[in-house]
Amino acid sequence: MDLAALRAQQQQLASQVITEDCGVPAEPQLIGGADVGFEQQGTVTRAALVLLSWPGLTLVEYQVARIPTEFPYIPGYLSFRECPALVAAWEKLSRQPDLLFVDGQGIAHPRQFGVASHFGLLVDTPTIGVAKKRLYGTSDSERLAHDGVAPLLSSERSLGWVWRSKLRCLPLFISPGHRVHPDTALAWVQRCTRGYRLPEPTRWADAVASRRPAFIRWQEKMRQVE
DNA sequence: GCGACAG
DNA sequence: ATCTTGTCGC
Repeated sequence: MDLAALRAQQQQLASQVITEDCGVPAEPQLIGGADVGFEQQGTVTRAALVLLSWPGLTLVEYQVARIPTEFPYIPGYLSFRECPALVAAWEKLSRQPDLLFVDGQGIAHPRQFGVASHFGLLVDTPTIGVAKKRLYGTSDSERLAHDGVAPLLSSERSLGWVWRSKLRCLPLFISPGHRVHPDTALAWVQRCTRGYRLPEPTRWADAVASRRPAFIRWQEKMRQVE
């Protein structure tokens, strides 16, 4: 693979990313979550897309896509590894979310083009990046300790937020993916967090992608309703 | 040259 | 990301 070419591609696509609210409804019908997991020493990529109701935030639909992994993990180039599987899962959905949470960075990226921005652009949907670790940008640790939230900054611009979503837990790194303003991104992540470190759309996407017990139980419960 | 480094 | 044992706090 040619990383220089991919870098140029990121820079070109990043210029199309919108970081103002564009089509984000005040009261969405559905909020989505997206996450990826791997199987068999990483030879298979498994992407999960979930749809949650609003404001109840209950799981109403999920779709999973499994495809061969064709790209290695390289920090800064995650979207090239994950987007193909995410698009495949997206195409299986019976309907689309009004707002989508993606596991990873949005514009908090060396070229302002993390996986949440890349996927948001591909499906032309408002997306928010919710990452568990920092990739790019700096924040004031004292302000985080004092307020529980601090801006995530680069020398050029505001990238998003570092937010301690739960006491005695490591903070989340929240940034706009596409068609969402930084303030709106933080507000929706906060509104969708219900007592756990991760917001519900991300928790469910992770549960499905990694086949957590919570998801297995949900499947069993639904099997009886059928 | 050295450290940092989403998932 | 994934694997895996023990430990800690609510």
